[in-house]
Amino acid sequence: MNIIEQPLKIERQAQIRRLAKEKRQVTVTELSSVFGVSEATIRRDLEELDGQGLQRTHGGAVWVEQAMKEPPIMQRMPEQAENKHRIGRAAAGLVKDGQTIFLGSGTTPLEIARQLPKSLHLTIISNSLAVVNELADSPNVELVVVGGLFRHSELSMIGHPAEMVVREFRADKVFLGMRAIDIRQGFTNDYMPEILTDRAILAIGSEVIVVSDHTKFGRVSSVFVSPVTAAHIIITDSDISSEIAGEIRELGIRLMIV
Amino acid sequence: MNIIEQPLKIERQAQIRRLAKEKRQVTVTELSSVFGVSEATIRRDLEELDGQGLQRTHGGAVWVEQAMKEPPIMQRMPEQAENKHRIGRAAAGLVKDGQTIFLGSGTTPLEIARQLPKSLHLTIISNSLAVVNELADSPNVELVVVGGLFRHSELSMIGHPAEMVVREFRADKVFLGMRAIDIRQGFTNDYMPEILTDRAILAIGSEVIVVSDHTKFGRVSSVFVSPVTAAHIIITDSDISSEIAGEIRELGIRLMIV
DNA sequence: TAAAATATGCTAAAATATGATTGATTACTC
DNA sequence: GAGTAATCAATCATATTTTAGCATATTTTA
Repeated sequence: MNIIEQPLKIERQAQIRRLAKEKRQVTVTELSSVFGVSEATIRRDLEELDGQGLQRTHGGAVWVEQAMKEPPIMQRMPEQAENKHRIGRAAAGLVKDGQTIFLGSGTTPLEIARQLPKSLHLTIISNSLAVVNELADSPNVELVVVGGLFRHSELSMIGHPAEMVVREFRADKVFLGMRAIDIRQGFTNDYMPEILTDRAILAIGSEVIVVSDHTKFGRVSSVFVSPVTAAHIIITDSDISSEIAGEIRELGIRLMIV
Repeated sequence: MNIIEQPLKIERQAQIRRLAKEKRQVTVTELSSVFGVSEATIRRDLEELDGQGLQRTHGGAVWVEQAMKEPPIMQRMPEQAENKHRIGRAAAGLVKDGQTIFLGSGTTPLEIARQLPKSLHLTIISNSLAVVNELADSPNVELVVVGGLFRHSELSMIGHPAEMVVREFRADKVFLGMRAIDIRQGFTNDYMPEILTDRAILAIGSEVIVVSDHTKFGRVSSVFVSPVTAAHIIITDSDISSEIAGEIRELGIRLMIV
């Protein structure tokens, strides 16, 4: 008979998932001591949870997005992960309770979605399937999905239906990732059908915040989206060259380096 | 005859829910001693309460509602699973290569999405997040996401942005699940904001196919969507009463029983 | 009032959850 | 790349929990 009230199996597994999601990875030893059960039990738990967001590894398990196969956007997640994480946190810190914000497609806006405090009451508009999935179970979030043609590689919705929907809304803050940023050539993209959507998005924000790690600067891609001055704030990581940083600030754009 | 005043079954179950909500988890042993009834009775109670905020587990039950672990639509998946599976397969069989089809929200349309042959080249329009996730990695599918206000409980997009997008398209076949179907009262729904979306969807299909298991027939909900004759085909399972089946066929609707 | 349905308790067999042990596998270190 | 420590899967043992069937009591229905 149990003197101490132990969590039931299901509850323990739920907590393991929560822990894993939070910490990104968990070890068998650690979980065993946290829950006061044998390592064998933890192994069996992890085995059952395998595939439900968790992936079993030697010694423990890691949290993987329960998304689908491997769209390119998901493959890109690990690149610059640490920098994106910090950029996302800084961006999330700009969001105030009650605001309406737009989160674009790409890995960095997804990182923002993950780091928004659950307690904030927000209206969030997004054309990214990954963002929508991330926020689908957030009770305090009024979620507006921008429809349109689905782009498999980016898990994003684009095209004229997307633009129609976007134009129906206004956002206090618009967070967009950009693929290539150059002072003279502006923001550029490599996929033409997307730029009209991007422009429509830029137009609905009172404040436009571009989030991109340092590797995107000084690069030019094939299709022009907008001049750099369309952004009010740019958030990037500390590996950006001081030269480029200076030029951006000279344009009157607030540059946040995290 | 009871000397001691015991709570009636219903009251006891209500108290069990309250306790579970408060304590997050309850055990069979504990409840048995609290209420002074046998463990068998508690087990039967928990079995009945399973799914009503409580989740049964070995040794007791845990409270899940507030955690919103799975949206109601996902909790509904196991109901009538076998029938839905057969209905989904029959519906998928109607789809021809090259067609444009619309898949609505609900568990049965999701089942259709799962059973569509991967080899078909299709354009699929949907306002269901579950369907979109299911098809996100299908290379042969041109996927159109209907945006709009996100409804957490159904994982669906509704509202005027959804209608705007829907009206931009035409579909060879529209597959919709219906919550309540009655010959005289027509298709009815219990959520008002959704019916305008449903009507817009009905309007874009050359052929409207309603997929619902037998439990939905002879039921009337609070908001009128459309007359039953809006459907060209209705697919249901063999547990439908022959009386209702006859009435539907008299209306000139093709009824497929699987 | 009698019959049917429902609720409850009991028991024994079956299923489940867990912990311990052991030889095999994997990762790490020098 | 060999040696070592950590981790694992598989198996068994044990305790708890569940299921299923049946008996009894209570309530509802006809």
